[in-house]
Amino acid sequence: MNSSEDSAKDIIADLQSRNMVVQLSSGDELKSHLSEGSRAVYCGFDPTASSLHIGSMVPLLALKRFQMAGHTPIALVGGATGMIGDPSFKDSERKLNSTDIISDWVEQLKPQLSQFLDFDCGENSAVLVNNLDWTKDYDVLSFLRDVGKHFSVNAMIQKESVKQRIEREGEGISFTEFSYMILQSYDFAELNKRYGCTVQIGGSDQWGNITGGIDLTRRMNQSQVYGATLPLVTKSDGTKFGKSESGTIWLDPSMTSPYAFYQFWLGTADADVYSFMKYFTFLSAIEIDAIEATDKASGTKPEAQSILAKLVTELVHGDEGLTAATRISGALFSGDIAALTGDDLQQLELDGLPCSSIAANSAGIVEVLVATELAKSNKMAREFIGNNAVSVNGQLVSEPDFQLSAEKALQGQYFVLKRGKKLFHLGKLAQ
RNA sequence: GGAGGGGUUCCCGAGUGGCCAAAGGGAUCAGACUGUAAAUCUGACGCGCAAGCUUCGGUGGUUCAAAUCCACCCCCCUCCA
Repeated sequence: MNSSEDSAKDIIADLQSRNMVVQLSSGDELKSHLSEGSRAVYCGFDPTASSLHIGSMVPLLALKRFQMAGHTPIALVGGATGMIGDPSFKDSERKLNSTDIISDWVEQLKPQLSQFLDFDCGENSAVLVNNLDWTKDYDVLSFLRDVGKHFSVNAMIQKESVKQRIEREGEGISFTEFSYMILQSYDFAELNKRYGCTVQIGGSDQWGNITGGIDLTRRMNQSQVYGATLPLVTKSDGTKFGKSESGTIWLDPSMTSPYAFYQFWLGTADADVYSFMKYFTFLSAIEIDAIEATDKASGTKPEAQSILAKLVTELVHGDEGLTAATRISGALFSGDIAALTGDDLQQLELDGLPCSSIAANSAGIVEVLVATELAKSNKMAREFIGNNAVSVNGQLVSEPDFQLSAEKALQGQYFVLKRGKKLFHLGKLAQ
C-alpha cells in the first residue's frame, strides 16, 4: 500500500482520478478544508447482516484512503440506525430485525470495520463508534424538540431517496423508515460535537442523508461540515454487483471462503475490471491505466483480473488466504486433477474447498450431487448429468447410475466433484 | 372507523370455473463458442425415473372440477374521517 502516498495531499483529486467521486458538497471549499489540516472523516455502516459484503468495501477503503492522506477516519457502526432501516432508494419497506440479532451483528461488524484502518498511528488513529451510544438514552420528547424541530417534512419528502417510495403506486413508507434520515443527520452533528468531525462520506444513495446532516449540524452546532459520495458499484451488464452463483460475496471467510472470494474477482468482466481496480485496490490510477494499456496491446487474455483478485484477496484475507485461494485455483483449473497427491487433496480441504463426507454404501452420483448441494434436487442432478456438466476426478460422468466406489477414488478416498465449469466440491469417502 | 384497490411459482407480471404446474419478461443454471471474460445460440428452471404428487396470503365452503365463485380472517396500498 504505497502508490497513493504521492497524491496524499489532495485526497479529493486522488479519488477523482479513480472516478470515485459522485457528489461533493461545496466542492472547492471542501478541497481547501481538507488540504488545510487533518480532518475527522466519518462513514457509517449499518448492521444488516452478520458480515459486511464487498459493496461496503468502497466506502471503507475510502476511509482508509483518507487516513493515508493524513486525516482521521471514524468508522461508525449503526447500532441505532440498523434498528430503523434506511429507506433510501429502497422500493419497499423492510422488515425489522430483532434487537438481539442487531446487537449481535454490531459486534461482528466491529472487527471487520477495524481490520482495514489503523488504530495506532498517533494523531490520526482511527476511531470506531456506535451510534446507539448517543441515541439509546435520548428520550422521545427531547429528541423531537431538540432535533426534530430542525427538519421540515416538506423538504424531507422532496428528497430523491424517498420520493419514489412516496409516489410509487402500491408502496408506502412507514414513519419509522421516514425518520431514518433524522437519525443519521443527528449522527453527523453528534460526531461533529464529539470528535470535531467535519466530513461524511458514503455511497451515492446516501446523499440525502448526508446533506440532512450538514444542515442539521449547521443549525445545532453552528458549524460548517461537508459531504462526499462514492459510486455504488454497478456492472456493465446491468446485473447486481457482489453476487455470484453461490450468493453474496461476504468479507467473513466463514461465509465466503477466500477461494470463492478470489474466484469472484477473477471472474470480473473486462468491461468492469479496470474501474474495479480503482475502487478496490491501492494501485494508483496511473498504474491501473498502464495495466489496461498493456492488456489492450497484448491481444490475449488480460492480466487485470488476476492482479485484482490477488490484491483484493490479500487485502481482505491476508497472505494465507491468498495462498490457499491460489493453491486451490491452480489445482482445479490448471492442473491434472487425477494426478493430485494425497497431500494435495488434504491441502485442498484445509484451504477451504467445500468438502463433505460420502457414505460408502449409498454413493450414487445423483444422491451425492444433491447431498453436496451441487444440485438442488435429484431432477436437476439428472439434468446436469444429461448435459455433460458433471465430472468426477476429471472424468466426465454420463450415467445417472454411476457409483462413487472406493476403487474409483483418488488415494482410495477422495472424489473431486465438478458441476459446470467452475463449481467444485471435495467428497471424502467415509471409512 | 368508512370507501376503494391489491396479495400468483426467486423478482416483475398475465391469468377470473375445466385446455393451468400456471403466458411473458428478468434473474439464475447447464451446454456450444471462448480467456475460469463479454456477446450470441440451444436447453433447463415446484417435486418425482415414471405413473403421479404438492402449489397461486390463511382457513373453511360451493362444484364432477377452483389461482379463478362464496364466507370469515391476516397483510399491503390509496382516499376520507
